[in-house]
Amino acid sequence: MAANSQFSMAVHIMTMLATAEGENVKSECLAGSVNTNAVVIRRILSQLSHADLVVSQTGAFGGTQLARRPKEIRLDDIYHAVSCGEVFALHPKGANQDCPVGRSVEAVLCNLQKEIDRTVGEKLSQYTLGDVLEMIGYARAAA
Amino acid sequence: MAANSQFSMAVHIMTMLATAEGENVKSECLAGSVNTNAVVIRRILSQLSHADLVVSQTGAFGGTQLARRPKEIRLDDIYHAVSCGEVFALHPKGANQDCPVGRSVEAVLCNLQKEIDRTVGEKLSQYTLGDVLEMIGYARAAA
DNA sequence: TGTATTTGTATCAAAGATTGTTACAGACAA
DNA sequence: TTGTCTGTAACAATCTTTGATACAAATACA
Repeated sequence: MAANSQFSMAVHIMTMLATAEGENVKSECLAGSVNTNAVVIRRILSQLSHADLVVSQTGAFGGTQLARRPKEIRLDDIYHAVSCGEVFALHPKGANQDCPVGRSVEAVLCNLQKEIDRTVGEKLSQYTLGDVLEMIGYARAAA
Repeated sequence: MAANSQFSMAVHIMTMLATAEGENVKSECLAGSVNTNAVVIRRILSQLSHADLVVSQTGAFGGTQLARRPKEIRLDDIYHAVSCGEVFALHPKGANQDCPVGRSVEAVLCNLQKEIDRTVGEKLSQYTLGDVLEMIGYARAAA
């Protein structure tokens, strides 16, 4: 499988939209910058749209723009819009419940998973799309 | 693909080994607790062994035990032994280098990836296998 | 109203990852 | 020498992700 790069693509897309403030951007245009197919872009835009991060319009002269200002969009908003937010998975079949250690470890791992996922979310929440714009030198639009 | 649960299995395995301090534990025994095939266990043990976290012996009465005390094994040691340590992937094809935004975003994402991965490692480094033993009620062996 | 454009989604193929299995050589204890 | 156990190769099954084609629905404009 290809490793999951939806968060990377989503941040890329959101940054492109931020630099085109107020304009409708077409999925073909975004696909050109991200270097992928327009449908892949539209799939991610669909998730971002359900998370109320972008607004799309169908039809001629349609396209997508940000739903709010770059400074009001945190990176964890984007992360949770396109990812299940799990850094590692629990064993899908579960531990042998007849083994006392297995049972207990399973519970510990479940708590640990939540803590790690929360940590990642908190770290990402320290940055907004506005910060990303500043990093790439679009300080004006970040305001 | 099945989601990657190697870290979960590795912690489970290491905890089992810790509760059998000083004894050789067979992969079949570990497989019984983790609820999977013995070869899957041996594959993970192989990675843990290369990271000097466990020591295995072949032959009759062979098996595996911890290479050091539970309190001297941090969870990030285990994490890095069995995982590439990347919470999210960069876009494998890379951005379109003709697009200035794409080029810049790529660099920002690369730095962000490193920061997030470092954050996860630091969080995991706050716990040792000894802490896990305490959580499941094996306080004695954690010493 | 009619046409061109664009999204949203279904569907399918291709590539890759993970897990589960079987098989077997090599190491080791008795 | 025999039996046991690890280490690893090889393969199938399953699932994910990405990429690609197709088309209905929505929309702007003439």
